[in-house]
Amino acid sequence: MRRISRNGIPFISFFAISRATTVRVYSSNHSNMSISEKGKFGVNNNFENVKCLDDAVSLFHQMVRMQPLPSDFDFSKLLKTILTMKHYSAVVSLFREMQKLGIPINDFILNIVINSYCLMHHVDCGFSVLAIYLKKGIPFDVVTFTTLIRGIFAENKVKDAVDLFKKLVREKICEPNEVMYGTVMNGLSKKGHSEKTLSLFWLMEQGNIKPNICNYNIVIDSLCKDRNLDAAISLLNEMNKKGIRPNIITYNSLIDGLCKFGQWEKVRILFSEMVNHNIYPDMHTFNIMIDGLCKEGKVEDAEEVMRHMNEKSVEPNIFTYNVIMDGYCLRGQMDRARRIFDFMINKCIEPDIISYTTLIKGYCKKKKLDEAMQLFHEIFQKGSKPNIVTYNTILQVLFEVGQIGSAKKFFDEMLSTGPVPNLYIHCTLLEGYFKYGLVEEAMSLFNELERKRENVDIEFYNVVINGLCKNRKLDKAHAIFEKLSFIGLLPNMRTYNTMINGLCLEGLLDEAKDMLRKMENDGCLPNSITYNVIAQGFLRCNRISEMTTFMKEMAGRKFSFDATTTALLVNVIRENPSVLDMIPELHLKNNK
DNA sequence: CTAGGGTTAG
Repeated sequence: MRRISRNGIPFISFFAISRATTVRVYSSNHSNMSISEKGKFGVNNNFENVKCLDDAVSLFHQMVRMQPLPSDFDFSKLLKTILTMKHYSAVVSLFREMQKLGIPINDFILNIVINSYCLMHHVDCGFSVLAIYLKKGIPFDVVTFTTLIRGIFAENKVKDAVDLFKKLVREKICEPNEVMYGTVMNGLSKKGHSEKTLSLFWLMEQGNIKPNICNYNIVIDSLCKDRNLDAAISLLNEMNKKGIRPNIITYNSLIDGLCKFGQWEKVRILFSEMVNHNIYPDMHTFNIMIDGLCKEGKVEDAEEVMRHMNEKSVEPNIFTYNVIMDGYCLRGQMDRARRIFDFMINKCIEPDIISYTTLIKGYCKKKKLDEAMQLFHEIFQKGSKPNIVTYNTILQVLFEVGQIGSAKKFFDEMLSTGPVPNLYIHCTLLEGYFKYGLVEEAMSLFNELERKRENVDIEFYNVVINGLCKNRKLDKAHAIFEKLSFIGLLPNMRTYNTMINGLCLEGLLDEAKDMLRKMENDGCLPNSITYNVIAQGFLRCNRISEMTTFMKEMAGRKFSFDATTTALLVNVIRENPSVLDMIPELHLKNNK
């Protein structure tokens, strides 16, 4: 440590010293190392040696034994390394050890600990760390709260996350910055609340904190996922005008949106535009385009793009092959899919669990359960293991073909030997039970999951609400709907549409219309499905004159009857032709 | 060159 003061450098990281010490041990003639030599053994070089958790833990134990103790700076850097390696519980236990040993801690370390808890989906434990800030007199900051908000979103508690954000702003507990806005926007967007994402973006624009490239990328991606491509492109133009240069992520999001909605001409334009801006397509870009082509059934074109990648010296990766395989599976060309499968093996790319799951999904789609199960067993033979998606794929098809017994057996098998069940698996089970009228089994599973405080989200509740409505248990469905805000969940479009459909099925049209107003008030703009569901309700109840009034509102919103509503209307007219006279608009259309 | 955010597969 004397060395530090001699160099006149007030602070040298522990790691620089520890490496220098090591060198001295191995060759005594290096005892008078120069500053430049020491520089070679700086922090980064030392961190290259920490390859796994064991390395990190033994370094930690070396550190705690040192005299004098390395700084809190060094400890935070080590904990961050362990966090990056995704050993979250190790971060927590090493932190506890530090506390026990009375090692000084700082705000950085506490934020890393909170993030570890959040990434383990234990945001409640993250909140309990706040007590340590108070005890040590360390002030909370925007990073602390941003991390917690992200943790709340990770547990799907959208309402809780938004409420905390609002509270922080309203009570001026902390001034949100770009990252905090970005975190809330992204959380909202990923849980399907693109309207709210956009309004937060506008709110940000009006305030003091101006959106940066990340904020633009989040809202552009959100708009693209919500098929609002024109708005996304106009934001691209707007950011260009404001001097915020779009990057490869911006273009990838836009290209993904355009591909998914088949706007290939615009993809071409954007592609040349990005190259003009000296932003070049990367592997993501090509995979996004290949995926888009495959989903549209243009697998041959996708393969052409893959060959083009090679020319641009972007090597196709396993993702590329998996996506093309999925393309053939979607077209039901299982033999071609198997070609691709063998082709990638020839290219020395070992199929992964996603490759297998993709093929299994392809066979399930064609109801070829024998082939699917054969591949399922092959996974074990190859020394690999099916993941939760693989199990979910097979479970879905067993319910689909009505093999309820096999489905239950398969699920039990998974419980004993497979991965830990997740939300998707539980949704599949509940959907399956409800589909076959097994309401009691569904509800006992639902109650068990609620009791165990299992991680749930709004889509999970949508399945339950929908199942109850379809099984004519509207009261129970409504009670659960009312409960959502207490669980910290925000109803989304599907939730409202499901409830409205449930009300219509019971002939409660006025209540359905009330719910329509409620969703508007809650900032969830009704879509075409909402209006069609209500229109179908009126038709089923033969309340034609009310329907015509409703149709006017619907037309004002630029929504029209979809195929289901039209078919229902045709049936009603067939049974009672006088209905036709009550709908003048329709008459005009038919005459044309 | 210590902590928090953005793009592809159910």
